[in-house]
Amino acid sequence: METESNIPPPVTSITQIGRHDGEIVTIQGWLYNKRESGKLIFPIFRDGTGVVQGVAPKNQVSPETFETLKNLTDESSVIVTGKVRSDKRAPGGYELDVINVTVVQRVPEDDPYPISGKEHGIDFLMENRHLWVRSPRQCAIMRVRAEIIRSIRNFFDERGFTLTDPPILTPAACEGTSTLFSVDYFDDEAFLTQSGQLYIEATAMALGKVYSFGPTFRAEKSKTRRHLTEFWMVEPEVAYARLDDIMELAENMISHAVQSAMANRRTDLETIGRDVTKLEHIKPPFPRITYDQAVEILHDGHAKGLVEAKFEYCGDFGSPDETYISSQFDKPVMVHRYPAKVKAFYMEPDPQRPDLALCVDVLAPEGYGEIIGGSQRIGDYNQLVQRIREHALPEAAFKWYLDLRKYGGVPHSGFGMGIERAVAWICGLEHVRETIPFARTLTRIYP
RNA sequence: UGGCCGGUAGCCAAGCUGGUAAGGCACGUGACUGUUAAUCACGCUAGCGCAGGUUCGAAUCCUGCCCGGCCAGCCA
Repeated sequence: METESNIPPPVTSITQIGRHDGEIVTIQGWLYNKRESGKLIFPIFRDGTGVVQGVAPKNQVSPETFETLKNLTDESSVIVTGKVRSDKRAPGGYELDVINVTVVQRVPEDDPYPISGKEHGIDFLMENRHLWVRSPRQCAIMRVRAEIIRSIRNFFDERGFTLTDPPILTPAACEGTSTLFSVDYFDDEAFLTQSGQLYIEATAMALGKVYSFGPTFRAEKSKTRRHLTEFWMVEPEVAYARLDDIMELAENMISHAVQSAMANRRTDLETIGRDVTKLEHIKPPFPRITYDQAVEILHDGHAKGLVEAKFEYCGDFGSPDETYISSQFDKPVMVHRYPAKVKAFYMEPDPQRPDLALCVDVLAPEGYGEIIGGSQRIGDYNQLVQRIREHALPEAAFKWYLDLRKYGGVPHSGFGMGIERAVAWICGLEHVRETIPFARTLTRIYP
């Protein structure tokens, strides 16, 4: 069957197909799946924006088209022309009466597409991640991630922040705590960054309000559902801001991201199976508790038998501790003023209680753990020198960082949010490895 | 790095008090003009992570190693 004119039918995307009801359109995509019933074939096409079922009755399509469809294998790439028809039997509301199919590349039947609709273990799926990303759930997650990133960048751009990109290759450890990946840098040793924070403190002194958005690397040998060796962080840094200012910034940023995901990617969240009622109320203000209050919560939990180990004051929280604390709230909870000795060297001490740091961790609900760590930074040159010595850090490597306190130092604060943990929480995923197209973990660097 | 669990066809998986490898999915062929995880029939595919040991005989027992998962520590 030929189309009526020489003008080729317009290419449309499957999400837009409803705008072409009754019209002949072209879809560029892949065969997602196929069902046959004798002289009737139902090819299901996907194009990256959605899925639509085609209908091809033998007596209504050309013999060539019918044969092509009958022999078509899953995930073969195809260009399909057909007439859009609304149909209440279709999940998306529309079907495509197939007129013509052009096979771009046919998947051979003796080596079929390995990922079927069900029953795959995680190892197999990760080994085939380059193909797994095509599945509807993975596509939905990638779209939600993109929306979260877009909304966060938008959030800062609209508030007068300037994006400043810190280096990824660095000469020394930023914080001196995590294990870093080392690389050969023209016969010198260099490291992959674990945080852009120290560098954006410098750009904050230039531009006032800045943020960075980029990859970071940790060579820690942790293999849990919350860890990747390569992950993305968004880090704002604000000159003249105090701890309270960035706590407010953090809750506004998180709310903005959650609300944007719900407003713009709701169907994707539903595809993923997220219970969005748990996200609807994620709006400021978030509960704020001190470290001391968090410890009380843990001691209560221990007394009730809900927390196994009795928490030792002055320690940092373990993963089960964070889960219990966050379980007491239905929004992210901001825990501030930890003992200085369990925190990073650059954190400003609380003037009221110098043993505490002016810092904040944001713990996500539903056991997703820490998604944000932030603090007010030490402003005084001599105090920072002292801290660097106490932490046995190489002083010379921090000369430039100390300069920031020598040449017009000001109070300033910032935080970092791990994108994958935030996406895992917002999507309600079991593991962060699904939040990024190609997760790098302790045990996997292929594909 | 430690504790626990696991590696059987392309995938999922039973078998693991030793006796000679279920079943399902996928794929192929045939039937079916409304299928939605379609259905029905037939067919194809493994010698059980690797190495060694015990035994008449090992997927099953023993030793060592490799790989993966979960949890913990550490962190975002």
